[in-house]
Amino acid sequence: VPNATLPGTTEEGEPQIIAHVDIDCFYAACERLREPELEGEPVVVGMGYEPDDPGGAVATASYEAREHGVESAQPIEEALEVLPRAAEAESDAGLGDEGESNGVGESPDEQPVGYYRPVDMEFYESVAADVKTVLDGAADTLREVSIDEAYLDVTERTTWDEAADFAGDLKARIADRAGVTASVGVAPTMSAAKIASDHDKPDGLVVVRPGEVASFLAPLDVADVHGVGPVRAGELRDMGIETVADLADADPDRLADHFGSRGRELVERARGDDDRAVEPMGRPESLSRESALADPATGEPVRERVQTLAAAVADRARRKGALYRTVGVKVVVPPFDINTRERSLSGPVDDPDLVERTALDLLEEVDSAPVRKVGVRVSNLSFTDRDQGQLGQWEGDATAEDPTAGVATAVNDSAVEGSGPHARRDRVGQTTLFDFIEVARGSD
DNA sequence: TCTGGGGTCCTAGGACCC
DNA sequence: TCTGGGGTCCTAGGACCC
Repeated sequence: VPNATLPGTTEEGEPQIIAHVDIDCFYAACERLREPELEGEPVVVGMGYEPDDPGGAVATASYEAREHGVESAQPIEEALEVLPRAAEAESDAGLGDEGESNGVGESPDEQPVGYYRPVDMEFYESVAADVKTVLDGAADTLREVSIDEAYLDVTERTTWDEAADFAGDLKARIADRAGVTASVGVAPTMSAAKIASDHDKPDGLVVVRPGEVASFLAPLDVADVHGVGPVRAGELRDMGIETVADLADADPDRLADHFGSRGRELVERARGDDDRAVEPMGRPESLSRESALADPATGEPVRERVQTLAAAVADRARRKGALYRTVGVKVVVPPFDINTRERSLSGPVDDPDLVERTALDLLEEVDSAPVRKVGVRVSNLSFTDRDQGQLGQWEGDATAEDPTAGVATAVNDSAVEGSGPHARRDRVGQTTLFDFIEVARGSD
């Protein structure tokens, strides 16, 4: 059934104006904030620099580093092959010295070098907080997708004629306040705005007006569509679908055969059909911690790691005020076999010991060759408020149809094995009853 | 391409309920 | 009891995203 209206219209039929903001090379940009000398130099921010954290991969590479073949998610070792570490012990000679620049392409005979830095989330979060301040002030509704990316509903804040100025102003304010550059896409749908922000990176500014969505998308590669990764891109190509226009022309049923419900969605996105409204991120569905072992291992070292991760994930849940009803483990066996096991408990709990016991138990179930990496996860979360005046037990399941049902459930659960003693323990909550009800509604 | 850590959503079979 | 239909929850795995 053809849609008579333009994509991304509000209930009143007005096109939404959605901005997608994506900070350029966020981690690397943050490092340059503290080390301005790194401006213009290849910067690689990698995980796995701590002595106990082996291997490591590139989290963010600056554009200068990318020019030398360093890619996101690449093993640090590989990155070092194409871009050796700068000799920073004597870095006075390399940095800021007029004659001897390490700048890209300036001296082809010279071996280019990169500046490698470990991830420092705390610092990046402080920068992200500055960005958020700007975004908060610019949007009717803000959806923060990740530390460096957000959607803004700016329908009431600007017009299509002023959208480019608005976006430019937004970029300027972000640079002013946080010291980083952003790429911004403005479009009548979330999916088009996302692609638009990516279209002219870095420091991009692309506005796609309501009538232009289809023509903007048409020539792009299918891989540019959110939700098309390497696997689906390959399958689409096998089907003769290479551009977004091809995808838009495809038979939705055919794609549904291949990709399930996602297939239909992809065709809609390719056609510019996307009526999602910008909504703030909800509460997390799961929390996890995982880490790689120095060398593939079995037995006690693996169990010890699982214990550490279990404690960490339980701690994370407690700090977020989350109760969990399901505990799971993940075991990665080289080359890249991922095994997961999970077990649901009889009621939502905050119980680090139980997380550990369950995780170790599940670990036993995965009889395995030496493992490269392990993870512990809690899910089936419910968020509670420790209001001592309220029987002290707001551990009701927030997914219950009736917000009040959770309370009764929790009481009943106390009679069930595995829950009672734990469900009532030390709670640290952050949410209110009002939030609790909202969650219950939102989960429908 | 064979790599880190933290997430989301979808699928599909089985158990179980009415 | 051997045959219908509808629904939910649980679990394992997969693709994808940043």
